[in-house]
Amino acid sequence: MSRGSLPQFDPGDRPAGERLPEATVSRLPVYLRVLAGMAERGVVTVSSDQLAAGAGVNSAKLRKDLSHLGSYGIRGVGYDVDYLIYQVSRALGLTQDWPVVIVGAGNLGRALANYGGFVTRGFRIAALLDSDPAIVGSRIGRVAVRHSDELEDLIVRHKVAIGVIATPGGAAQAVCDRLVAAGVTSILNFAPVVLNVAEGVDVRKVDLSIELQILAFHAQRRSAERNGPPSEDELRTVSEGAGLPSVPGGASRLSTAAAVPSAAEA
Amino acid sequence: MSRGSLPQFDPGDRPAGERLPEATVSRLPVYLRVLAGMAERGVVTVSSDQLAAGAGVNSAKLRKDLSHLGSYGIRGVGYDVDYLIYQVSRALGLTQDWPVVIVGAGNLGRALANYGGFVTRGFRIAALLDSDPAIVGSRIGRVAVRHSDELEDLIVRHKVAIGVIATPGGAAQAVCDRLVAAGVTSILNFAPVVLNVAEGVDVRKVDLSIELQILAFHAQRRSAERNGPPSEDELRTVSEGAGLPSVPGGASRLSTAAAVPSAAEA
DNA sequence: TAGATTGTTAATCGATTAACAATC
DNA sequence: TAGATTGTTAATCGATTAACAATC
Repeated sequence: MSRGSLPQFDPGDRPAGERLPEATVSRLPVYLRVLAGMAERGVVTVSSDQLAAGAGVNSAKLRKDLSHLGSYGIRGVGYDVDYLIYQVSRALGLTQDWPVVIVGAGNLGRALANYGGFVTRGFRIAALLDSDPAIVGSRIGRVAVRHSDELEDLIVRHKVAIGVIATPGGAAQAVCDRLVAAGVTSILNFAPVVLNVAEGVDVRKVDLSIELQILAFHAQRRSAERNGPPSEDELRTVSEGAGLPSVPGGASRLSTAAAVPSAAEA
Repeated sequence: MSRGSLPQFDPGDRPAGERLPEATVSRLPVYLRVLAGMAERGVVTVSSDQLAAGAGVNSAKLRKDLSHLGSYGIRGVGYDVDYLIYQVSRALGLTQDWPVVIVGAGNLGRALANYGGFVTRGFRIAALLDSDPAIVGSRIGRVAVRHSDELEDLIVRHKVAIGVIATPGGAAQAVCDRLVAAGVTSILNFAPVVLNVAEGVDVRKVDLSIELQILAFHAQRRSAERNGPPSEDELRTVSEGAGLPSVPGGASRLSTAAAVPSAAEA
């Protein structure tokens, strides 16, 4: 790297060929969001401490994350907000436009199509699809609902690489298969099922029910800590009162289903 | 643990006081979902290999995860589906009912209120709130929209421990503060902002935009790998053609904003 | 220069996974 | 018993973080 006069642009700043750790990739969008807010408020320079506080992470972690992109800070000063926005965007691949298809124009699909954050970051809804003839042709915001028969054609014509599945669980795998067959390699799945895909296809899952269950676990742990661990007596009372299932093979095996919370999908 | 005849219920099976690893907690709901599907199809027993395949994880990881709950499998046989459903539910705190408030009855809030997965797993919508008088009083599925003025009262009366924020970004922090002040300690945030909360409050974030950006990163990396690393010439052409920002302090600093993808929130 | 802040080191922690003894 | 499968061990990998030299 040259000293003295700084180069206009030095690709060598970025560690060549080094891959970003997954944990870093998942935090970069958060940094980007905080940086965007700062840029809007006219902030020119930000220190790792400030940016880390805004993103809710440790400043050492933030510096480590950014160091994977290259050396874009200035010692004793901090980071230039605009420049860092650009570098983070570039690292994430957001300097290009990403056409996206959304499959499913139910409540969720409509919410997604109306979501402004979509367009603001290089994503563009190429199509919103549904199989219900009653809503095909209607408009959700700026987007017209197309029939899902057109899926393959639209993907090819618009060079869509990212698909969003917002269908009921039962339809998700079939939709996924069609997306992949048509050339989509990145899928965001809102349906409450585990999708099977071939090697090389990237699936991310957003699942309200799973998030709530994780929250419930922590809430339960906190309340257990507040009340202290249950005594032997409490455990016995609870296990009898609630009709806990026996271990497998025990006499009451078949009668336990009712005591188990229904875990059927909707 | 007793040998020979198995006890009806042995709390000692669960490693006492041992905390579940976070990574395990986040996978348990997935196992639960797969197990529920199997139970519905009448499957009685499942091996770690089968369950792992259904959940899309390594079977060693699955067994390790389950081992944190206790010894609920049978060597040479597998796991009893119903019994495992019960044990996983119990570990997650799903044997009790969790009343939830949803704040924001826009597109997303309505989608959430209509989401069937809510009720099927011990979660119950205690209230759906909005500040818009035009929709207060209307019904979304089975739930009536209440005015957000009632937030504190409803939380206390229904002993709500979990809050879901589905408001625009601008309102999210204020809503969060009110939820926490009223006693909510677990928050699921759909608004595209980083929430500031006191120690002891658990916030999880669901963010479409962030998920898409992570997908874009991988999509970009795959396409870069397909095309091979860019040559020196390509790098130079791209950097000039796209009008890359200079490093901070360079001559074109002020003119670079337009080249940077707009990252403003919607 | 003195003060501030980055980028990196190295220690530590937690998660993953193959392998296999235990045991049904 | 023989075959199957769990639960655990231990090696490995990746992520986190405090500390600090480099340097603006």
